[in-house]
Order: sequence, then C-alpha cells, then structure tokens
Amino acid sequence: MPRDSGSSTTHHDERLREILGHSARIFAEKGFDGASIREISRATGMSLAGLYYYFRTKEELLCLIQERCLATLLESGRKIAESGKTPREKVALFVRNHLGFFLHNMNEMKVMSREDTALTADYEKRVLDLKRLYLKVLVDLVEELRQHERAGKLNARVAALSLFGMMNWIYAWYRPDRDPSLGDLIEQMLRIFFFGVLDRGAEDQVAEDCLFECFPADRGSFALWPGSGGPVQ
Amino acid sequence: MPRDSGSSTTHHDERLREILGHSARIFAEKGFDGASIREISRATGMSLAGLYYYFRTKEELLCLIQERCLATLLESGRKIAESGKTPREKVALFVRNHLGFFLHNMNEMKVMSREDTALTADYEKRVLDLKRLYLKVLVDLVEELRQHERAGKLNARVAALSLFGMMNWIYAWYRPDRDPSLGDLIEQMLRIFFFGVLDRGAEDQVAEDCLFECFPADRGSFALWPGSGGPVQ
DNA sequence: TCAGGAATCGAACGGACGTTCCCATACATA
DNA sequence: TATGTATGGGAACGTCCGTTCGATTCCTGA
Repeated sequence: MPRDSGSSTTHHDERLREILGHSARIFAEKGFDGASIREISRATGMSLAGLYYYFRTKEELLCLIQERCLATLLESGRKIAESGKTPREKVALFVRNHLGFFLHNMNEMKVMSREDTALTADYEKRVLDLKRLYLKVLVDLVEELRQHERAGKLNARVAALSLFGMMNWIYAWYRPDRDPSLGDLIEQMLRIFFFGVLDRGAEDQVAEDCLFECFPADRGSFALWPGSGGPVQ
Repeated sequence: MPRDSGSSTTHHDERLREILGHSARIFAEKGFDGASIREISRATGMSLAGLYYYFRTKEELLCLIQERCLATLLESGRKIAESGKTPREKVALFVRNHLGFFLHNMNEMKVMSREDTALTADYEKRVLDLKRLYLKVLVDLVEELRQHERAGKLNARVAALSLFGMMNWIYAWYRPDRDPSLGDLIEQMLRIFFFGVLDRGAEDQVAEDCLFECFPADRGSFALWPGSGGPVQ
C-alpha cells in the first residue's frame, strides 16, 4: 500500500497521474471496453502487475478519471454560482469554464461523455452523484436567469441539458486546425444559447455585457487535476 | 446466401430487421465492445452460427445499424432542403425530423452517437461518408439562413454542430416519464437555437411562423428503416 | 549497514470473446 | 417424390482479456 505522507506520496500521485493520463487517451481512442490494460501497460511502460499497484480494477481506473474531472468542474462551477455576479454573467462564466476545461482535457471529457454505462454499482453511484450535482448547478443558474430576465415558459432543465449537449458534443467534431479557436468557439456557443442564430444587433450587448474574459487564449493550458491551478481558481 | 426475390427475401429482411433491432438495444445498453454476439443470440433466440447467416462480422452488424439510420435521415433531410420553403422553415423541419427520428429510434441513434470509433476501414468509410453528407445538408441550410436573415458573423459549421450537439445529447438524459413530450422538447430546442434563452416576445413568431406541425404526437411511431413510412415521406 | 515497506515484474489462470466447421432441417420447384 | 438452396444449430478453435501470485528490486529511515 502507498504511504500517506512524505515524498513517497508525491511520487505515487505523480505516477498515478501519468497512468490516468495515458488511460484517458486510450479510453478516448478505443472506448472503455475496447481498450485493454495491456495497451495501458505498453503506453506507460509498466507491467500489467505493476499497474495494479495503483488501482484495483479497470473499472476503478475509469471511475478515477471521471471523478477527478467532475470534482474539478463541480468545485469551479460552485464558485461561479456563489460569486456575486448577475445570472447572465454567471451562466457565461459557467460556459467558459466548462468549455475551457473540456477543450484542455479532451480525452478525459470524451471518456466522461461517452462512457455513461460502463460503471456499475458503487463506482456508478459515485460518478452519477457528482454528475447530478454538477448538472444542478447549471440548472439552478438557468432558473435564476429565467426569473431575472424572462417571464416565459423556459424549462430550465431542458435549457441546461441542451447547453450541455452543445458543449459535450464538441469531442465528436472539434479539430483545432480547422475550427475556430477556443475563445471564438466559446463566444459562438454562448451567443447561440443566449440569443440564438436569428438574433440581430445583440453583438455589442454580448461583448460589453457578459462576455468578459475569463480564459484568455494566451494564458497557457489548464492543469488536469485539482490542486494545481485549474480553471477558475 | 439469401435470395434476391420472392417471399424468401421478405422473410429474410424481416428476420434481419429483428436482429438489428435487438442488436441496437443491446449495443445501446452495453456499448459495442461491451456487448457480445452471445447476448444477441440469447435476445433473438437464435444460435451463434445462425446469426452469422445474416451478417459476416460483428462490425458489419454495427455498420448496418448505422447505415440504415443515416440513409433514412439523409433522404428526408435532402427532401427538406429541396422543398421550396424559407430557410427558417427548412431548418425547423430539419430539427423536427431529426429529433422525431431520434426519439423514436433512441437505441439506434444512441449507438450512432456513441460508437464513432468502433468501425474500421471500409465500414468506417461507408458510415463516415453518410455522416458527412448529412452534416452538409444542415450546414448548407444554416448558411442559407445566415444569408437570408442575418448579416452577422455566424459560423454555419459551428452553429450546425452546436445544434446537432443539442439534439444528439438527448439520449444521455431524456426520460419520457419525467421530461417534456416529444413535441414540447422540439419546440424548446428550436426556440433556443433560433432565439436563445434570453429572447422575449418571440413566442408568437415561433408558433405562427415556422413551427407548423410535422410530427403530431398521435401519429404513432416511425418505422425504423427506409421503405415503410419513416419521417418526412 | 540493514530492516522493511514501497514499487515493480514475469508468468500464468480461468474465462469470455468472435468466428467457423460441419451437419440437420425446411421448403420451393421440377 | 426428388433435389438444391435457404435457414438454422452444436460444438469447438484460437485469441485476448482482466486479474492474481509469488518473487524481486528500490529506497528510505533508524
């Protein structure tokens, strides 16, 4: 068993981080069931038995990847929700944060988006609870937005999940060399969600009102896991 | 080999349809790699070897499912694009058609949305070509919409793929017993895409202008495969 | 220096998988 | 009734999988 303190833990965590990174890439490429521990062994340069020192089962490996992503997203999402900004600003921040994290951790988020039935029992519950909490943050923000700006019959749950759909689908098509930059992509999705594609004349309002910079393109890449400067510190 | 004419073909096609239906359900539940031919054998009541009379490999089975869905969608999408209606009407029709088909063929569409890396070589190319053609239909429609209604800097590709994301994500959350009806869901997604969640006062325009009924809820369910009355006949 | 846990490995086990071989039956046609 | 094709099945083959066992090496702290 690994130690709980000292430099050993640092080494252990570092190694686990590496393993999770390679695993996420392979899971993203071939799917959870299509990927094999032997491939991860090859990619990390470790033996099969050596890998199992860091996790108990393949399923736990997947759970760890998803849990760490969701923990980061949930924490930053809650900080945004608790900030004193307007509902519109908070939703914009949420979208920026989610998409920024997504595009900088594409493998992990692709795995999270696709492998929604691979986990069972306890592992499933742990991830599902986090997903529900994270969804609730956005649903509540949209509900705030509705009460603050619109009396219409907007269904906050449907709107939030439509927005998640827009964002979580990018793994299926986004290619940095062909598509708009991260910043432009975020702007366009935000504009669609707020004003739709038919709106005219809202550009200024968008630019001045709610789309303040949160993730400038030149700030460098995000850290994958909590504790070392992920999005929305 | 199966015959090419007569009542044998009918029986053969019928049986293949059954197999594809069960397969789609199982693929949707467990993923392509997680599902086994033995499960399909159990579900259909056929033997392993008996199944292989209807397809050559498991991969071809997946390819058939995806190809048939895409062929149906592409055909109906093109009919919509070639109709003489306004761009706004055509996009609305496209969304209605896609979502209607999706919700009535959830298993197949879930498989199509998730298993984007399971196919290889020829099978991959066949499906990918259809996907590209189908995407192009919507991108062109959105481009038409842009030129017809908006001079802004809308990126048709990003807008179309955002819309697809909204729609294709529903398999991950939609539950008929908890969420709005098919019709309401379509209305809400269309409204978000056209006018966004912040828009006020566009409801009448939506209702009268472009959201004419295409898939009334009481019309019954769609046929899965081409040739027997799928969406947009 | 050396004890002891941390970290890693080679080799194997039992099982599930996709696929195939060969044979049996059903059925339309002559 | 004969015959050839369509349709189906029992049993097995070879492969790859997740996982584990026992042993070994590395490294830190006393």
